Amino acid sequence: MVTMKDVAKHAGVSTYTVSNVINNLSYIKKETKEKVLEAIKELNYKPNYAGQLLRTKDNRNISVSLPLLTGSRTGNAFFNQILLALYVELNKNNYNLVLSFSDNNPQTDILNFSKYNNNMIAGMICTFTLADIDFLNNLNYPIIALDHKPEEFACDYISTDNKQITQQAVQYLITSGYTKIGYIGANYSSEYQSNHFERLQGYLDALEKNHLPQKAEYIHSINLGLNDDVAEGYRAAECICKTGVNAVVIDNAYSAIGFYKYVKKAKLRIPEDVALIAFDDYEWQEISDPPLSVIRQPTAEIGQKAVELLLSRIDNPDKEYEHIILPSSLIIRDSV
Amino acid sequence: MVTMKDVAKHAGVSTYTVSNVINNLSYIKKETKEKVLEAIKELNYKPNYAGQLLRTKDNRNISVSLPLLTGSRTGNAFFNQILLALYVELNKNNYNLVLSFSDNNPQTDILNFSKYNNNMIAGMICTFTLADIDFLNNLNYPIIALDHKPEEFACDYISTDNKQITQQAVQYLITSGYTKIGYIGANYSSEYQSNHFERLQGYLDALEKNHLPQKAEYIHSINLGLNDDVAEGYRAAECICKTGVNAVVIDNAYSAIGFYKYVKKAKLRIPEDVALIAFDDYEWQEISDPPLSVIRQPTAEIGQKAVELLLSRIDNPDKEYEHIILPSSLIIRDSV
DNA sequence: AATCCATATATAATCGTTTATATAACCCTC
DNA sequence: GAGGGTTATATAAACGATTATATATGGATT
Repeated sequence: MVTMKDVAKHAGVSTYTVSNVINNLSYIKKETKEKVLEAIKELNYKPNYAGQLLRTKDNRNISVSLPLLTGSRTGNAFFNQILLALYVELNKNNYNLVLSFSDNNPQTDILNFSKYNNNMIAGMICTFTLADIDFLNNLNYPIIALDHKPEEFACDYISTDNKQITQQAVQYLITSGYTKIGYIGANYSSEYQSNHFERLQGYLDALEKNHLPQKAEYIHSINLGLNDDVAEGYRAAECICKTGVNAVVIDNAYSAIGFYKYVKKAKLRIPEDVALIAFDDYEWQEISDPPLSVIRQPTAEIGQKAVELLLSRIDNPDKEYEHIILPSSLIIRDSV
Repeated sequence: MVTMKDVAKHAGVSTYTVSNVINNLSYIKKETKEKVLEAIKELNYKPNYAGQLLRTKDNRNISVSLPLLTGSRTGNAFFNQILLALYVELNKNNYNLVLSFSDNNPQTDILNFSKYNNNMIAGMICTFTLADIDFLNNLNYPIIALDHKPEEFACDYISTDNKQITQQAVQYLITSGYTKIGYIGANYSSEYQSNHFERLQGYLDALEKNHLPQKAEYIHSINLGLNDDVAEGYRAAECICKTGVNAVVIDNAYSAIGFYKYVKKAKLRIPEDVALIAFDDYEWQEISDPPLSVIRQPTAEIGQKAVELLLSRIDNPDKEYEHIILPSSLIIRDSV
């Protein structure tokens, strides 16, 4: 390995000079500079990251931990969009993105958190599912929670208006004349997923506000993000369609694919027999049969704000925690 | 910051002892070990990554650079699947995944390559588009090329049987009675994308083998992965459907979405008016109208083998370059 | 009791940078 | 030609770990 010392010797100067040439610091005589640059080229010198980091402590690694491929063979595009936004914003600020996959299993989170608990990263952005406060408080980097609100652990978080937009979607169905409205959502016994819990609340609130009965059989909970969300959607459709619902809100677009598959098999029609609105917005929804109505969350903004939160936290570790809630929007197509 | 020295002092031992306790090396007396562990806990000591890396040189960072979100607002699920496979395999081998996004722009590649050219990573896996050999040869980490074969730069690469599977798809169409077969594919003037070039060759070969004429107007090239692949597919459909083709192979599933959109607008029927086979295999294709026939590439295996290639290259830098070609498969649904 | 050996720990060098401090060389001024 | 101020560079001390080498201790052997 070629070191700065080698470059210095080859150029007949000290490492001080080499370092200053590389980092463009103090004024170095033009000819000295040229000698150094030539030595660097000749020896194909590359700086040593570990040496630099040890000395400067300028850590520019951020870990991102997302459930990017849970529940679907081809990945969760919602989180892919967020990942892009995170990357763009981190890159803009000269940070590297160290990626981890989470899978809604707290054990995995423990491994992911521990893996980087050695001053390798300057902070983490994640959708965490873990509630062990002692463990979390012993980590030596700041954490930004994304997509849902961690109940007990104090940290910055960014999320969307899950409750309100679900209420709005149900209200749209009611206004359109549907009265027997079902809901298919993640098993909210999982205390780590406040977003899914809030969606259910939005559904219930809308019914209540419109004096519609809340029927237990109209609500079907699925194991979201654990096995196969499409298959879960199929099974859920099978159950819920037999209860006589004429409209359904689904917490997740992959399960909506399963719903479509069941509907096709059962020779039901969307929206004539059952109307449908799902969370998250992808291109294929325009060519599904019929095109699917969805709730779009502002993924680009989520990613951007998450990075902003983290960088400002790194900059000022003791400032008060921030909670950002971004608005989603309802996109109506032919499934309603 | 709490250092090993602090721990040593607090426990009344030397850093040698602390280091050995942490790394479970030489035998340390039980009580000494306990003292050290307690000091670590009490001071909440975390090892310093830079110090460790500088001393041990055991670099466990691998950079992955993929066009994860090019050409589609919601991401390219093909590469997401590969990303998962890469992560799983890297994780299994105790490597961290440092992520970069490429975008089919050589300038972006130069930035991505340079960013890590400071001994921060032990190697890179990427779908590169760059042909500057001098630049590439000056990087100080090994590169595994994924998805296509770099023409001039000598390195390991892994890809799929693009030519053969495309030929097979066209053969299927011919055998099914289609004779006027079109092809929509990436603008293969881009010399960096051998995979797209090979697909076109497979298409042409199949025609030739069956003594069918190769008509220029049956071939439509699109700017894949640069702007909006769906919109490109729509425009391509518009053109190619007017030439009288009765079947089309599309080099990419997102453009197939655009194709469907055009077909719907033009009130054409698939497959009665035009049959369709596209590359890459996603869940939504089962509920598109009609379900889409596709070519499935073995993404999990691609990712796994890519990591294998890289780790064995790191292990043995001077071994001969390997080229792996994996077989794809044809999945026939109702669009044919 | 001297020697040897094994065990348990300490000392100090090292990894490759950056940077505080020192110094050498030059020019200016009186 | 001594003192003072620049300018350009060198020296050496960090940063926080690992580890080759040294040393102290205690028991076994002679």
